[in-house]
Amino acid sequence: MFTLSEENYLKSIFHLQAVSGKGINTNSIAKKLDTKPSSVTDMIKKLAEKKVLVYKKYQGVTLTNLGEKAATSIVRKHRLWEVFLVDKLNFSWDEVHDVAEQLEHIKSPKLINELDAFLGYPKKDPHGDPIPDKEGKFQKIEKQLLSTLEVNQIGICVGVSDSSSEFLKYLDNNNISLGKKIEVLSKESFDGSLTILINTKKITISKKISNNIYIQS
Amino acid sequence: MFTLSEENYLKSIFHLQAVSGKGINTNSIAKKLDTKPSSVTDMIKKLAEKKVLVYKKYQGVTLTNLGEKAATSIVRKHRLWEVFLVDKLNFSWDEVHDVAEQLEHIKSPKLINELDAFLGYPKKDPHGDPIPDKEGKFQKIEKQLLSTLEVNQIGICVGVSDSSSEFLKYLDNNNISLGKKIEVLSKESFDGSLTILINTKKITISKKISNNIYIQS
DNA sequence: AAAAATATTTAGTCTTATCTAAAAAAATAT
DNA sequence: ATATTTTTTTAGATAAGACTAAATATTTTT
Repeated sequence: MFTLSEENYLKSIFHLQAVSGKGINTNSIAKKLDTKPSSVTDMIKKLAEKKVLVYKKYQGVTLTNLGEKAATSIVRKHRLWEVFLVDKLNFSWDEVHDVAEQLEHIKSPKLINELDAFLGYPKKDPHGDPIPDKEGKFQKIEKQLLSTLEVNQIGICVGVSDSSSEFLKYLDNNNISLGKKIEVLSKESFDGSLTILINTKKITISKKISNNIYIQS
Repeated sequence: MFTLSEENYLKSIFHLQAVSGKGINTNSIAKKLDTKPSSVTDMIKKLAEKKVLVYKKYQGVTLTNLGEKAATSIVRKHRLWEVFLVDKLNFSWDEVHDVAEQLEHIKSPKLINELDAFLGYPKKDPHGDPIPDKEGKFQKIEKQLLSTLEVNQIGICVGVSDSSSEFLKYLDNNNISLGKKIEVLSKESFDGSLTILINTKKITISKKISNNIYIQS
């Protein structure tokens, strides 16, 4: 079993690994967890002893199979709780994160499997991210950034890369949510901003926004 | 806000106070929390500084209004989660306690109030204990121990005083649960054991058992 | 390839919550 | 009323997890 702090490190390293692919360095972990590099060094030594990751001085870390399994289980819990909050308790998608961060650490295999069943074995969380099954398996959803679409192409919103409450509120205000059809009407080559059609309405969004919305085309 | 450990102390003191009425001494808190008296002394000093209880050396502690409010909120969360686990996730009443002990520490006012609504504002948890409302108010359910009933008297099972998994399993095996009608057929004066009628079946239970079942007559 | 900048680790400190052992106070028994 | 027992508190230690500051590695720049 892992402590709350250990679980948070595992999860962060798992997410960093999913993006970058290779060995994860001390500084990026520190930034992700909002802590100091020296604290990270201490903790990864401890986690290396527990065989959940491989650590060589000055070379960053890589999760072992054991570590990936542990991290996946935390992600599964986080995302199932998010579905619960949105589907059953009237949370909006920008309110779920902080609470799910707490709930993901509850220890009870029965709890999480029953919750999964109760929710009807959902495949995606409210941000469009896939939920690992009991065995830790989940499909990568092939998705691309909205910013990569060309003029006149159409996509379905399937996720976001930034889950900050601020960004999600922006999306809500503009009626952008999972499953919505988005058509690119024009693209400004100077700053990369897009004019898109959504809900029969034309809006213009900055490159920064289109870089944080995933679509499937 | 309180740490996990502080919350556990508050809850334990609250429960001890509910039974004994008066000032709670160091040893009883230590026993309840399965810790050492010296640790209790440390913690109650800290809690006294936070104004949730009054502490005078060698004289035990009493919760302040603030402390009672905090404790009640934890009890509310614990009991609502128990209802959730039993009503929605197919837990049996002997499985809920450990998980609820974890869930009661999740911090989110919205979460607990939405959960309350989702469950239909239940008044009692699966062991028959009352659930405080948003304002912390709850009625004491007038109840008496089954062992105090006389021969030929009838009562309805409304709660248990021992929530150990062992005891609850015993009750399950004998088909004793909340709301069941129990009639005392005879009482053995030598050891206090009772022969009772439940579900049209006659069974004999020891004094130890009848001392842990609450009934309303 | 040396100098400068950046990243990482070590060493030592702090806080929280716990413990043991010993001292002090209170309660109980003689 | 004194002695004994029990309860409570103090003092000092420990472990987890974080921090600061200083020391090393590594990378990048020139």
